[in-house]
Amino acid sequence: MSTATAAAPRGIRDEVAALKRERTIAVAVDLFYDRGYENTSLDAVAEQMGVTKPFIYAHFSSKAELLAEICSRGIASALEALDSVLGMSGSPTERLREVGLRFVSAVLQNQRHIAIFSREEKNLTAADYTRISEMRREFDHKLVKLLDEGVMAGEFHVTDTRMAALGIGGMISWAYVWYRSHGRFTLEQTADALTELILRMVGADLPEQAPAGISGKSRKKVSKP
Amino acid sequence: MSTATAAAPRGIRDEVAALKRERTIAVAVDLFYDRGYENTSLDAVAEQMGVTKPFIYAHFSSKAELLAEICSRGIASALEALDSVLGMSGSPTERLREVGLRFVSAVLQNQRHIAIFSREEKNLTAADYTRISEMRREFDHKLVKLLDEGVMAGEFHVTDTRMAALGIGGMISWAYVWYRSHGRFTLEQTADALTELILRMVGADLPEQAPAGISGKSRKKVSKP
DNA sequence: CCTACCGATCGGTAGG
DNA sequence: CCTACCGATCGGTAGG
Repeated sequence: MSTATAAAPRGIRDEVAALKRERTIAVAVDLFYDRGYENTSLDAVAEQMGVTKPFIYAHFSSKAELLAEICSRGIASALEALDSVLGMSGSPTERLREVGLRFVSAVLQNQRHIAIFSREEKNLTAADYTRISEMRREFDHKLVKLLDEGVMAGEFHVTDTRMAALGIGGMISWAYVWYRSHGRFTLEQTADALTELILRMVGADLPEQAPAGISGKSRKKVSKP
Repeated sequence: MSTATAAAPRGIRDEVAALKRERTIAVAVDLFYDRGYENTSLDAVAEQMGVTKPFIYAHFSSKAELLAEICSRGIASALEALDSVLGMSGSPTERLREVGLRFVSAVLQNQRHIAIFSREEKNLTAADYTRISEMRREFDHKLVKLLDEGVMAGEFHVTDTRMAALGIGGMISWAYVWYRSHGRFTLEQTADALTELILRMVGADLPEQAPAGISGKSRKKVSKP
């Protein structure tokens, strides 16, 4: 379920330890998401796993470390989605479309992690908060750079690319608030629809939606390296 | 500072009580925003005001009621911004522009209230949560309706107005995360820029930004009732 | 990694 | 509306 970002464990001992960590995180994600971080005791997390609190402390130094791991994964998934596209070839429009699709997917697949980070940032240690916020800033900077490329290439028309990046990031991030996996939109429909809104926001050519009189460029598929 | 939504007090006694409530709320907003709801004791709120805890309990039945009042005001301000425009005359484009400007202003002026609601919803009582969520739903419904009007009038071009409303709502709501009153954008610049993004998202004609070949409609000022 | 516990915090209230 | 307090919760750990 969760995206493991830790280095691959070497022996059986490490594998077991990693498994226990993963399982603890998975249970904590559910409980923190449903009840909130402060309303969830580590006793409750342990009980849900059929163990006791010292089991958790064998793998995490504190409750705040568990929270930091969850928050990190949420942001990391979005950053990885962005990074995975930036190395591709393709026009800025094509790459921004791909970023939209993957970014939305990352947010929706890690909905609970993202929600927990948004809600619980005040419960992170100062060091963890700084580190994770840095990832958020990195995301914004890279997105601004892509938008700048599009403007340079004459494909995007935006007054301020920093503002547009904040707008895009916000629109997509906010999806954690309202998206329901069994709701009226599937993940794919949501990704497609929000991506269309992103492209339109930056004034990219949208052949399928353009009013008569604008000639859209031909739409090449992004080549993946 | 805060927008009073309570009925006007009649006598001096009620006025004093209202003042104490307002002052308590103002202090709580600051502390809840900076440290988080659960990390802020009512002793701390009282201390900040130079009183003791029973002072607060004389005006609020519980800590959760104080939280509910703060959250309500955040959402109410956004809803009022929307409602204030819906009664106006003017084209859907003109009204959506006005909604954008006022909605952004409401979010930024109530940044801390909105942040607190976003973060602390798990600490609201079930009844308060339901009531406040209802306001959020009402906001979405009314925005969808405005977008539908625009589509009907041929001014907006969106595939799904519900999705577009969620996108707009998210983009603007998220501004509470990144906006800084002494940052690189003033409130007015932010409102103008985000409103431009909204209009572009729905495919409204934007004379000042339109590529050659599209003829923008003449831009009439919205008349206020 | 379990049992058992400590120490601190804090929402809420009795009594005046 | 203050002083003083209670009762419950819970993060973290000692000891085995």
